[in-house]
This record gives sequence, structure tokens and C-alpha cells, in this order.
Amino acid sequence: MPKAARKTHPARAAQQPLERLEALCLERGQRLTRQRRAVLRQLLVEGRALSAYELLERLRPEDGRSTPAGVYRALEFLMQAGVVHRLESTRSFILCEHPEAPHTGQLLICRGCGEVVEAEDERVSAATGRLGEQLGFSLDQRVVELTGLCGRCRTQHAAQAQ
Amino acid sequence: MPKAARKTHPARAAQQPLERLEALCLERGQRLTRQRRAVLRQLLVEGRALSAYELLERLRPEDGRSTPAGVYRALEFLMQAGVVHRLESTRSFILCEHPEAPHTGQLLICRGCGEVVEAEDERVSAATGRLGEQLGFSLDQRVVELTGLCGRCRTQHAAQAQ
DNA sequence: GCGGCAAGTGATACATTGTATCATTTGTCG
DNA sequence: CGACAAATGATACAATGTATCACTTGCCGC
Ligand SMILES: [Zn+2]
Ligand SMILES: [Zn+2]
Ligand SMILES: [Zn+2]
Ligand SMILES: [Zn+2]
Repeated sequence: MPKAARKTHPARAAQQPLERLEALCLERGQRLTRQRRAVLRQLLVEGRALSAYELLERLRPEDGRSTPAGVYRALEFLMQAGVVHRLESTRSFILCEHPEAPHTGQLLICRGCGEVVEAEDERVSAATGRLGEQLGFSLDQRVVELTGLCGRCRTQHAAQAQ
Repeated sequence: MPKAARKTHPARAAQQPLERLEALCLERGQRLTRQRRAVLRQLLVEGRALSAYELLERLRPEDGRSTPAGVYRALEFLMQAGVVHRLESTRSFILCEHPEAPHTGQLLICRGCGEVVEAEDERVSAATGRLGEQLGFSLDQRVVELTGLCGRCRTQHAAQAQ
């Protein structure tokens, strides 16, 4: 499975969020501060989902004044901006893979290796939207988190069982 | 909107979980104990999602020895049995509305009144299943939680805005 | 520059949610 | 009854998330 089919290229991944953030800050009179950049960068270099406290651990060495509240505030900002997603089922946070526009996606989580793949599946979006309508809900948040084993982990698992 | 279209009748709702639980206990050599019944009953009488600690508060008066661990253990058991669901996005627990068989459903959560409606939408299930296949995942858990305003709350909201 | 203002941070303390451990009790079966 | 697994009680703790308020920072108009 070619990685490019699922993942944004790292160089672009690094650039796009910054662009979005700068635009958003201008628009709303907000600031793209040191702390917010630091959290974003950490999620980028790690390349996987991290809990708020894992982020804190990694930020402390370079900024001893980081606090839980600070990290959560930065994450809140980044989520509002649409460049970070929260994984409800693992209480962690991950960089958005499609930050070019705000969106409602789906997250697939491998319980073997922890990899998270972000999808934007039209059928799923349509189906959940229609379900909301049917039941008279006006939706403003859609959490779709699918957990299982990715292809790589499944073959490994099968190999070990023999 | 007729309630019967969405909700199992209370009398049945009370009966079905017990049947399922008794069957499951026989099958696995487990016990349907006082504590497990108490948690189930509390979720039933409350008729809405409760956090583990809200449950604990309500159980303490009638059983002063309840502990967090005990409540979580009971909830774990009830979830395994398929008669209770956990809402990841609100960290709470709710009685299953369709306990006749284990299933992967969708939960719609009203942020106005807290009502939770459980759906079993074939299109959503199919779409998420197909998405998993496409990305090479073998899924074993599907969290679909859609948050918004229910019809009632939306009309109230609109009325207040005037 | 500089005073005023909103946005953001630091520091502290606290609230909520979830687990680990181990001794004890309870139910079941022979 | 006695043995055994299932379940609980008790305690302590880990992990996750927020409230508050004084202080700082950047920006804007003067
Ligand atoms: Zn995204
Ligand atoms: Zn994997
Ligand atoms: Zn259900
Ligand atoms: Zn409502």
C-alpha cells in the first residue's frame, strides 16, 4: 500500500497548517504564538497521536513553563482552526492530514501500531448526514472513529500465530 | 415526532437486558449480581446518559460500599453483554435501546437537552464497513457519535432568539 | 513613544475520570 | 462440607481536563 495514497507529503503537511493558521489569525484577530507553534510542531515531528500530557512531556525540555492548561489551550485553538483533531476513543490529538479546508472526516485507528489514518469518505458523510436529518437533528459535530487492525499489523499477527 | 418510532417501550426495555444478561451469564459462567443489576436499574430509571461517578452517587445511598472500581467493573460487564453503550464524546454510559442482539450502532446526542437516540442505520454501517475495507483495516469497533440539536431543542432555540 | 485594551500566558489549585492491587467474600459444584 | 472461580471491598493512585486570577504581550490610536 503506497503511503502517498493516504498521507499528505510531510513538507506540505508542515506548510499547510501554518498557512491556514495565519489566515485564521488575521481573520479573527488571534495570534499564532510560540506555544501554539510548539504544540503543532511536536505533533508534526512525532507523526502520531499524542495525549495532552505526552505533548506536555515533550514541550517541557524546551519550555519549562508549559502547563497542562497551556497545552489544552493551544490544542483548543488548533482544533478550532481545523489543523488538529481529537480522538475521542483514545483521548489523544493528531495533526490533520487534510488541513486545506475545515472538514468532518473519519478516523481509522490501528490498535496494533497506533497508526491513525484520516479519511474523507463521501458515502460515510452522506449517510451520517442523512441519518441526522431523518431523526430531526441539526448536526454540528460528527465523531466517526473506526478501530481495528491495519493491513500490516494483521499479517504480522497472523504470522506470529503460526 | 412519535416517541415509539425511536424508543423501545420502557417495559420491554427493562425486560430485554435482563434476558440477554441471564443468557450470557449461563453461557460464560458469569453472575448477574446485585451490583450489576443496580447499575443497570439506575441507568433504566434515569433514562439518560450518566457518567460513572453520577452512577456512583445514585448507588451510594442504597449501597454505601459502592466504589468507582466497582461501578466501572459493572459497566464493563454490561458493555460486554451489549446492554450498555459508552459515549466516548461525553464520557458517559447509556442503556442500549436495542438489546435484542449485539450490534454496532450510531448515537445521536442533543447538546441542548442531553437526549441520546440510538440508531442502527444500514447505510452508515455499510459505508463505514466499506471504508475500513478500502483502507485495509479489519474493524472491531465503530464509534459513530453525532452531536447537534434535536428537533425540539432547535425550535425552542429559534423561539428564544426572537 | 506611550497609554489603553484585548489576547494570551503562568501559576496554582482543583475536578473529573479511570486503574492497580490484594485481601476477602460469594456462589457453584462435586 | 471443601475447593475453586467469580466477584467484591478497600485503598491508593494514575490520567485527563478546568477554573481562577494576576501578569505579560502585542497592537492600535494618539
Ligand atoms: Zn482533518
Ligand atoms: Zn497497525
Ligand atoms: Zn445498542
Ligand atoms: Zn434536545
